[in-house]
Amino acid sequence: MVAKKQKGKGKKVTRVGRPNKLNSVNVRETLIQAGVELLETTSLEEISLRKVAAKAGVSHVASYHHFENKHALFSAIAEIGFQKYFESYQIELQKTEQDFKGRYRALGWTYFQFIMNNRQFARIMFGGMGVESNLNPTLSSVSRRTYRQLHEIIRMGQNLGYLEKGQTREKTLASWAMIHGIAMLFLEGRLQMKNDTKEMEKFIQTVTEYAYNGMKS
Amino acid sequence: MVAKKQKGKGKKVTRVGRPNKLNSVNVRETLIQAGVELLETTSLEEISLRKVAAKAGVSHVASYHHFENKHALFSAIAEIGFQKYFESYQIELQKTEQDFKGRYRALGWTYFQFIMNNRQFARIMFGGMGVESNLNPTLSSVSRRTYRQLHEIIRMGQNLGYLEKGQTREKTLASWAMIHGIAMLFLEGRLQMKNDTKEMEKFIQTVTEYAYNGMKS
DNA sequence: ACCTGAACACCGTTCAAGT
DNA sequence: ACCTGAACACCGTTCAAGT
Repeated sequence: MVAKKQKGKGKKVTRVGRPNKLNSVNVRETLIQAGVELLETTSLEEISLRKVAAKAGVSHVASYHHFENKHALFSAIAEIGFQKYFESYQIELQKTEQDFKGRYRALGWTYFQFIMNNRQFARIMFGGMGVESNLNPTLSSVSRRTYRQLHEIIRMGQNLGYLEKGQTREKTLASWAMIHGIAMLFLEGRLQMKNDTKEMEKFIQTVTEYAYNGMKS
Repeated sequence: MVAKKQKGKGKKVTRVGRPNKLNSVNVRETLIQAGVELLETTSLEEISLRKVAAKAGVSHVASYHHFENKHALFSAIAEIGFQKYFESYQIELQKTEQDFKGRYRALGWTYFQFIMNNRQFARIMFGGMGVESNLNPTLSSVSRRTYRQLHEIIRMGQNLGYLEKGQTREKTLASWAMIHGIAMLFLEGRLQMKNDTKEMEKFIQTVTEYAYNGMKS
């Protein structure tokens, strides 16, 4: 159903990546890329190591030469998602005022928007598979990076007198959790909302305001 | 590996429920109960319809006479989790002052504590399987009940002058999301914390305070 | 070193047969 | 009406064999 068939006919169907001379680095990245593309059309539940391999044009066993198991392969796919997210934050930052409130709001809005616009990615990134992500060193470093980004902004706000001093960790977590929680509730389908970007932005802005008000000095 | 074997020997091994005369209602509930028990010892990833059926002492096909598919069975298991949660909230309410702040804090703390103390349940309840829960009428009614409980408290706070009037929905979601988000981040292993109940309670209290402060009048 | 087909032990779901 | 074994089309993982 996916691809496969047709061994050496020149018509490679939906194979991903360069057509020939796949060295091993190539295969690893072709697998990841195939996973990323498959994720766009297939729900996380339906995706499988075998389908990714088929899309990549290699035997499914080949995956085990580059990844320890299915989780490792899927984590690598999720990692691409985190890269995309960090990039989108950088882009959003360009468009925003560089003061504390601008950056604080930009981070929350980017976080939320990315999850809404990349639901499949979000599902693979945020433990949809029961992955305890602290078991994966890369993912946990990515979590720390997210944490540190926000932590830095909070600290900036404290230094500039916008936020009350002290309890920086608590304030960081509270801010992160609020946005994360809203995104997760939407993602799980527990909340409905008009799919209107303007309205969503306003909503996130309101909520961000609550958090900011609750922590200001 | 699980149970099964031994047809009519009187030694029913690990079968769940009453030993004989299973009518169909019985089988349905035996399956759910078996799922609940299995959840205590098996990760959500490893659990399967077949294992639940084996634990219940019926053929795995029997499940299809009572549930449309695997999701329906698992949703029924998740529902038990929600019942347990609502009960624990009632119990917590007894121990708490009935004023606004007491109820507001009790709800958040119960929500968080339940998830921490019932991680397997939480995983099956909160979309661990990629279940878009709005597709399941019972689950979505449970979501609405959670929402309404909090909504009522917020409204009470507004009427008593603790919270600013207006934007009740936004305030409800912000409060819910913050606690939910923290619990999810812990559940996914993205945050570490000493497994110290007192410390956790203090942390939740601090965060609840931020939310409260941000929305107060 | 890397890839492969075959095999293994599992899945969820369907079907035809039993009572 | 309800339960069953057999069968089907899938899984993830391992193994022995190929280059």
